[in-house]
Amino acid sequence: MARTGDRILDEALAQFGTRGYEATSLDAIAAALGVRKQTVLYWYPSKQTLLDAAIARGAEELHLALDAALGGAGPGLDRVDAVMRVVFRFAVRRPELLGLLREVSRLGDTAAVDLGGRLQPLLDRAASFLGEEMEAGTIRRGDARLVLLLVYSAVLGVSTDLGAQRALDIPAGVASLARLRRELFAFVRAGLAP
Amino acid sequence: MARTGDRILDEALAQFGTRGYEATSLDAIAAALGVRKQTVLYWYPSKQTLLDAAIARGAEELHLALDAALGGAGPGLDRVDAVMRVVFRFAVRRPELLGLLREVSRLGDTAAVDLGGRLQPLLDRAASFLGEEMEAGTIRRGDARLVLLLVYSAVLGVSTDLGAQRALDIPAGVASLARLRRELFAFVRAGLAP
DNA sequence: CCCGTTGTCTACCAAATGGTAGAGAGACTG
DNA sequence: CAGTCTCTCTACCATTTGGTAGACAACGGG
Repeated sequence: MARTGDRILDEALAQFGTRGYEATSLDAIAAALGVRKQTVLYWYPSKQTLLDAAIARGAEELHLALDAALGGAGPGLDRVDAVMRVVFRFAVRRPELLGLLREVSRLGDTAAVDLGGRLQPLLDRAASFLGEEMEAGTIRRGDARLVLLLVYSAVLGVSTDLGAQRALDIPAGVASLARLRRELFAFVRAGLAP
Repeated sequence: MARTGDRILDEALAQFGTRGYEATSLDAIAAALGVRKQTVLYWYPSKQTLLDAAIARGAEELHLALDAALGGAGPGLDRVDAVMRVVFRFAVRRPELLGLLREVSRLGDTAAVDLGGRLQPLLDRAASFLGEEMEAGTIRRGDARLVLLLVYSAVLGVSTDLGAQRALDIPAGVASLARLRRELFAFVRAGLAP
């Protein structure tokens, strides 16, 4: 696939992730690249196909990063930290990707199933990791899957819900972001502690 | 305003909150009520007007419930529990309302400003409450606004992100919901504890 | 030099969308 | 009873959207 196809995919990922799927038109994607809509339809024969491809790409990127974080770091809460660090970096550098994640879960149709399928093994691993740590006493006991859902929600929410941050008068600078990160880590650590 | 106007508002709130603003057409809202699109446009002269009204209604409903919870309950973490209980009840009984909240923050335009303005005093109260409790030593010290953002994200995320729950194989029954609630309460309590 | 492939474009199209104009039914009021 | 006001409807309309058909240029291989 030549470079145009990739550029289209990037742009689609960005716009689907920020403005939403329905709110993004093929014309808008094409225009952003200085290209005609029919060129987009040449590479991706329908809008749905383009969405699927964007999801696949986003899932792969997330999977790679999270996989490395899950495998590389040490035991116990350190590994939780490592995962959160990764997600937080995504939130800062590629917010549209996390936005797409949320968008997909909102669309709820086949797209979500697809994404779920791709991230499933990762989630299983994370859940069983939590379970083991609970056994070992490193983490407060509870339902591992539910705890995972909680941590996921907290991290994703903080990362994507800019509207709430505006409403709370939280400034949008690097320093503020660093404080938010520290606060998030402390909160999750405390929430998981035995 | 006669009954039709209210029915339209309810339906709009529901559809905007679940399917999203752009994905919802005036025709769809009208059809769901067995009415013509022009009747919708009679009560609300434009789609944007309808969105504004839906947001105002949702904000009022949330405000009433949260205001009561903030005022009524006891001190310390009990009050946090009370607020979470309210939000959780919304998540179960009126999920579309929380969905609208999230949708608005995604739209990000004037709508968000409007909603932010309406809920601002409530957020201020919540933040200053957290601050006082930190002073009193009931809650772990930290930036009250950031902590509020965290709790908000965790609760809203759990309440709305059904896609993630599906991906995690979390069943969708009353019993499972109750367990999720318990887990959420324990998580937040532990996350806030000194 | 010709021919198939690849990639982008112009020219359309049917359907859906938000919105306007105005008719008509019913009810309330002078 | 006449007139006005309220509400819902039919009839349109301009624009946008996702998608199809096919022309046209570049190019590589026989």
